[in-house]
Amino acid sequence: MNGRFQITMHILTLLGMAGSELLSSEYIAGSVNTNPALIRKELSNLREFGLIISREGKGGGYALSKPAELIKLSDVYQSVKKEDILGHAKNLPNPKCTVGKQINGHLDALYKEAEDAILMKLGGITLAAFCKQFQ
Amino acid sequence: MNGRFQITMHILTLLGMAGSELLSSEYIAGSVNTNPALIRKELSNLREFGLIISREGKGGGYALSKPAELIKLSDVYQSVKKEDILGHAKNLPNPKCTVGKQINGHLDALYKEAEDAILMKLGGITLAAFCKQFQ
DNA sequence: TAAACTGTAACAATAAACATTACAATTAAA
DNA sequence: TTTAATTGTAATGTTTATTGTTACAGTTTA
Repeated sequence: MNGRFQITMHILTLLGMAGSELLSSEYIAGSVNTNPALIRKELSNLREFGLIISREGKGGGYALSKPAELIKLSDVYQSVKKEDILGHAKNLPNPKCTVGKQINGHLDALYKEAEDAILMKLGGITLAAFCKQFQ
Repeated sequence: MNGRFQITMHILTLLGMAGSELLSSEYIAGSVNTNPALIRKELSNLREFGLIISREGKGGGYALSKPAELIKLSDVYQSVKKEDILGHAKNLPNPKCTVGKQINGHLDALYKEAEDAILMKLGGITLAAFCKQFQ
């Protein structure tokens, strides 16, 4: 979650402010201050989720697939998210213990509630609103 | 965050169900299925936050410092948390770029909002309520 | 004094995250 | 039609974070 959300938001902010102009992965990497290949990896992911489009070849690059007004930050969150925020149950508690055998189920339910709260909050913010903060 | 919240909730659930009886780190480790030293590390942290008490020496162990009704899951969350959920800004964006130089500030503000949403949700659940789910 | 504990530091092992290199495929334009 | 700029992606290396382990000093009870 961590760094990927940060980089992804950075990318989308740049694209949101660039309008229909195509930005190259190298340009974006310059602003993020990292490697173009890493940026392209995130852009690939964003394309899978339908948030951006890309054009290959000379003069190619990336742009949002739709107006920034129509992109909610909850969409961004979900495009990046793989695991639950609070961390999905990794441990294998003792199944012979009353608590051990039930805890993961109850924790998963709790994580889901917490995540819903975040999605609700992020769902109320558009990429356009986020971009507007930058002068 | 990840595994620590899980283990911590497991520990507190056991303590919550044990009432005033002291539980040893070895017993808890048996339910969590891990090493007693690791459990003691988390218990140390919980003690710092005033959520549990411990007694050294033979017959010693751990118990909640107050009734489970008075412990909110947001307290647990905060005792375990070190960084922001969505991940605090690690990257060092290019300060020469309009977006690069401002993005971390705006992201931090966003993280705070998201976290507040989680705290609100977790603040409405007591450890007692969580424990009650276990038969 | 012995036994059963906690407290904590130091270290080792494992896993996850992040960065880099490389190159094939694509496109535009000279 | 060749060259240059660019995406797409795999493979790999590097670093950092997490997790687990061992060890032992300090504490308390009996």
